[in-house]
Amino acid sequence: MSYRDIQCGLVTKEWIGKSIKLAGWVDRIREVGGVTFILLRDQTGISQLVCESTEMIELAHKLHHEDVISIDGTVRERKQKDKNESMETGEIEIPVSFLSVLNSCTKLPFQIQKSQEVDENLRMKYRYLDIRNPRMHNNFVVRHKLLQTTRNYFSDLGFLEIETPYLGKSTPEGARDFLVPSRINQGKYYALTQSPQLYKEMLMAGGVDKYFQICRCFRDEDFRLDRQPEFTQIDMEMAFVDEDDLHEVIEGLMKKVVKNCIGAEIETPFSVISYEDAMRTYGTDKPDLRFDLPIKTISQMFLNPEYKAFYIAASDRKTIAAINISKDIAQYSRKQSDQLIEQCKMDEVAFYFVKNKENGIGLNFLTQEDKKLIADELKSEPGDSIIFAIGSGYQVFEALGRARSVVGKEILNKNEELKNSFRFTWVNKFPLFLWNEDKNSLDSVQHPFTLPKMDQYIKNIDTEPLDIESCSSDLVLNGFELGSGGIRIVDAELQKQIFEKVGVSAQDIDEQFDYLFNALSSGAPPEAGFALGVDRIAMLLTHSASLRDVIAFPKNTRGASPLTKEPSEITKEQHKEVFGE
RNA sequence: GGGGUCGUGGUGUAGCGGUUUAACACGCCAGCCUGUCACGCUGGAGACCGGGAGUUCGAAUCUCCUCGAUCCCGCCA
Repeated sequence: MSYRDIQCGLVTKEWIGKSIKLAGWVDRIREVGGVTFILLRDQTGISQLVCESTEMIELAHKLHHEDVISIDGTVRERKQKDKNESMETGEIEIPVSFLSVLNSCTKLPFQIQKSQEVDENLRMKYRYLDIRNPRMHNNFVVRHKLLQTTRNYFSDLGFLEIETPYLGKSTPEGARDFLVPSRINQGKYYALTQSPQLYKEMLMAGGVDKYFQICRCFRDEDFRLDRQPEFTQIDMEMAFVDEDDLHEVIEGLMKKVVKNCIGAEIETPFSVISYEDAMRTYGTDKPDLRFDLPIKTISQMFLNPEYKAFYIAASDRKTIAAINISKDIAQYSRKQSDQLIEQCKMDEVAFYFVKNKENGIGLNFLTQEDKKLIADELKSEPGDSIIFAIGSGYQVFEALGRARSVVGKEILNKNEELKNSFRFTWVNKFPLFLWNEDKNSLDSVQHPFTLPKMDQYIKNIDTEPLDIESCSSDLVLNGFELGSGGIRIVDAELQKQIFEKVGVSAQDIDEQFDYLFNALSSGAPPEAGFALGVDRIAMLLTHSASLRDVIAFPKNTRGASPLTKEPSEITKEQHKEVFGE
């Protein structure tokens, strides 16, 4: 005996007149008097059951929400006036001739239909209930399609899916490792892999031409709405290719993914912006290009000694930049502008929030001519608001970039179509290094296996290392970094030099990475690769507010699961077994 | 490590100008209703207001501490 002939969401007109069994969860019960409607739900959707006989109405009366029931009935077309156009199965209904409760639901901590509004920790504690919400189901459907599309895409292009270890080795660079003690080798530890980076380089050295993997990665850092302790990457690497080949493959993937997951078309190739332009124009290396709202550098317009503080700043190699907020987007009271500034503030950046009035920009020390010049440069109209910021380096831009994203959210909230659009962009020409004040040494901007632009490297490595760019790029979508990658170093000597430059000790270089140097100097081919965050892609495709909504069993911001209650203490015996004491 | 916000029946919120039977919506329970579709109507149960201390005649409300959640910076691809 089977429980059902078809799933609830799939009972359409073709089934009219057929006698069927259905099974699912009681979503809603409507007792109208003399007739009772039951909405029966499963993963595919909802069908309306009708109880008309006294016997069935009495049975239905005893049901609770989320009881699991099975029914028999003959599908019939609804009367014209009773059809429900907003329902997939709204043309039919199923009068119930037999009803049995397979399992009952006696207590619900929250309503399934409203689970999205419930405190997230409660949702996580009762994750199995949260997952019953169709919205969550859809998220998993989209995620499934994303993974399927990825596998098919790479497989069709001749990539091999190869798994690499999760139990790996702790290394000195990168994020903090999750450590796993080894029972057999007491006092020694595995590290859960932060990424398969080095393994895939070994695969290339092993003559694997094209590799990909959908792979879990682990990082023991602080968590955010777009960061989980374990997350999934689409990892890939190719031999004998350059950056253009790489971009083409990734663009092709994203095009298919968006198409297959949500049926939308995106334009390729994606736009490209340099790191420096992104920072100067948007104040971030992951700009949201769904809205424009550019930052303009206008230091040169204040080179007039009359302009006091602004003049001093401009002539002291500080940057004066500004962003114009059209009156059509928002008009700010004093309180609101203070709040906005508060959200943007950074150490050592000064802000001036001024209105552009009929008589010009509200910086009264400016000459009328300069007011006009600046307004023109900012494309500012009377009634608009302008935020000026003064500071050093990229800080000014970052501060204004925060203002830009706050204001941008307003724009998006007013325009649903814009909000749901997808604006991909590449960000390239990243610096190879940045200066780490705390360590008093250089750090890799991406990771230390990234190839520098060699002409710049040779010229500047000993004098201006911060001027060297790397052969790498990020893929950015709607203000989120989806992934990054580029060309790898395959010259063992160069790799050693880079390690030295970023402060990895000579001893660590020899001990931790000897296998890498051996592999590189054993005929490793030129190679490039990329890694994409599955969770973030799924989050954006489903317009979810958080990564947690596209992960079946996520952790909270403390890295804990309210459902299964890890992390947990271990027994004395377990402790003794792995630590000896 | 730092900063912001929040914590009130099962859920989501209001109350926070100090004295209330602590309110509302949804849910739950009982009843009514012959075509609902977020059904409707009537009635009922259910909260010592995260925890602790303090101020006060009197605290959900004010102060301090603490715990938890969440967002951001740091950190992290």
